[in-house]
Amino acid sequence: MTASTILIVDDEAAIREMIRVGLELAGYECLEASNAQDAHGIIVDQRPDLVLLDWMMPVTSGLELLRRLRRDDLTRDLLVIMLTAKDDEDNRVQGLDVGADDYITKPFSSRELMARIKAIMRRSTTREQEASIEVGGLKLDPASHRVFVDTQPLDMGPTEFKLLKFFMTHQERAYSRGQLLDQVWGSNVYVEERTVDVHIRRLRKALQTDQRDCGLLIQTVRGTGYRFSTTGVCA
Amino acid sequence: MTASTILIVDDEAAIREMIRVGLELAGYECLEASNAQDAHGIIVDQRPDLVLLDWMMPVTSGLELLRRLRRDDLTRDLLVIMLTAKDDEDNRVQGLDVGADDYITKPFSSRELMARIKAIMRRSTTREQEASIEVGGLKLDPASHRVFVDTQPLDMGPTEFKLLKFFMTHQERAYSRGQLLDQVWGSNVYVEERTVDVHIRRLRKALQTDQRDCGLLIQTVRGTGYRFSTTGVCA
DNA sequence: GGCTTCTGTCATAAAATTGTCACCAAATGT
DNA sequence: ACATTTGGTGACAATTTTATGACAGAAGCC
Repeated sequence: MTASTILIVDDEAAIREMIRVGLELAGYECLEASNAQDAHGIIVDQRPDLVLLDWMMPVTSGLELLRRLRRDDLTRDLLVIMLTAKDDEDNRVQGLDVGADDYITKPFSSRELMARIKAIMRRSTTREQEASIEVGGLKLDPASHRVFVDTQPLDMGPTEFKLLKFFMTHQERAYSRGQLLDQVWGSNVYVEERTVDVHIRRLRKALQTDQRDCGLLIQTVRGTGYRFSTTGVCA
Repeated sequence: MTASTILIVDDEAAIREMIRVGLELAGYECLEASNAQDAHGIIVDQRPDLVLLDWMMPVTSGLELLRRLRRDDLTRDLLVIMLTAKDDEDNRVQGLDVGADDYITKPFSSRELMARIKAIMRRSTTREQEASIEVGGLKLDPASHRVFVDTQPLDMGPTEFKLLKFFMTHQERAYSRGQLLDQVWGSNVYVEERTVDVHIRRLRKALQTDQRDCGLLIQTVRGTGYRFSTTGVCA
């Protein structure tokens, strides 16, 4: 479980607990703003993935901060987990009403915390759904994670799928092997550039059917890299 | 307030109270069954709109009866209000967990009882019946809680049923193990993601008959998760 | 309380994917 | 034409991912 930034609002103990548990925090902050407006400002600056919001804040009301977060476009999509000191049903309901994604009752077990965070972050990835891309006789559907050539499903490995998806969303443009590694493999892996060649080959092969050869859509740009283009429609 | 039938379980005083209050009972019954099974049978016969379930029953446990009611398709949708003698938090939580619609602490005022009943019955109008889903030779009927392959009933565990139901209502789309855990198990449980694999296996096996193998409808999406798709019709 | 079924987790087997190489083919340059 | 560079291909061993059988504890059932 990794979260690029987690912002802890007014709860040092929670921070310690999370670190102990092994949650990988790229950064965190313990808010000590004197009012909801300041707190909101800090959150906007930090751009965390997740906010643990203590209901019982010393100065300002957690409820007001939550409302403010939900009102602002910049912070509207933030995942907010509310911490309630006791099993206070009223606060809980009120909080969920205003738009908290979840709540945890203190004291909470680290297992529970982790489970909730995981669940919340999983859920967030489900929110958006990508449209399927279609070009020539080729159709790529991100939802079902499949590729068709004229309604016939194709078979390919995960890397080939990602590669094709990248190409289809970046048509008519040449990419070097290095760029492809960055975009498809990720910028922090080290693999030989020639590896790209092999996967291009595999993708091309996967794009062949008895009727058509859509592998032709992937053109090699000698001395540079590869390009996905429709100017050579799959034969 | 009218209820065609109200069934009182093991609480004469409550009946008297309700009648005194003016609740229009089209009929009522005071259960004196010696065990949960008999009680369940009587309830099935009576088809009441509402069950007032006393937690402290002399012979059988109210909890078990409640569970039984929720498990049986015939009684699953019944409105159940739990009566707890004292403000017993544990029982209350346990009861709501198993699926009571509400609870009332004894002694209760007639006003409160009426209010709860009203609220509950309002809520109930929202409940709708689910239609059975059919795809390929597979038919899933939520009402009877059963699955057929060409009229032949299949046998599977509760989790497998829920999993299949989710898949059949979300076809042609890949889901990660985490998403499945959220959707089928619930977002607040923490189990290993590998557990999904095992249940997928069990479901696939359950979907096999001598004639067909509908387990093929569940496809694995390597590196991602699973997908329910008809493009590979059960052989 | 005894008995059966269901569940989650492991350990292990099986299968698919991946990154590299070595080697061949095509293109480029002189 | 020859030498050199760049891309295409098949093979392969390591690694990762999934499938499967076994099992103990939990939950349900009579």
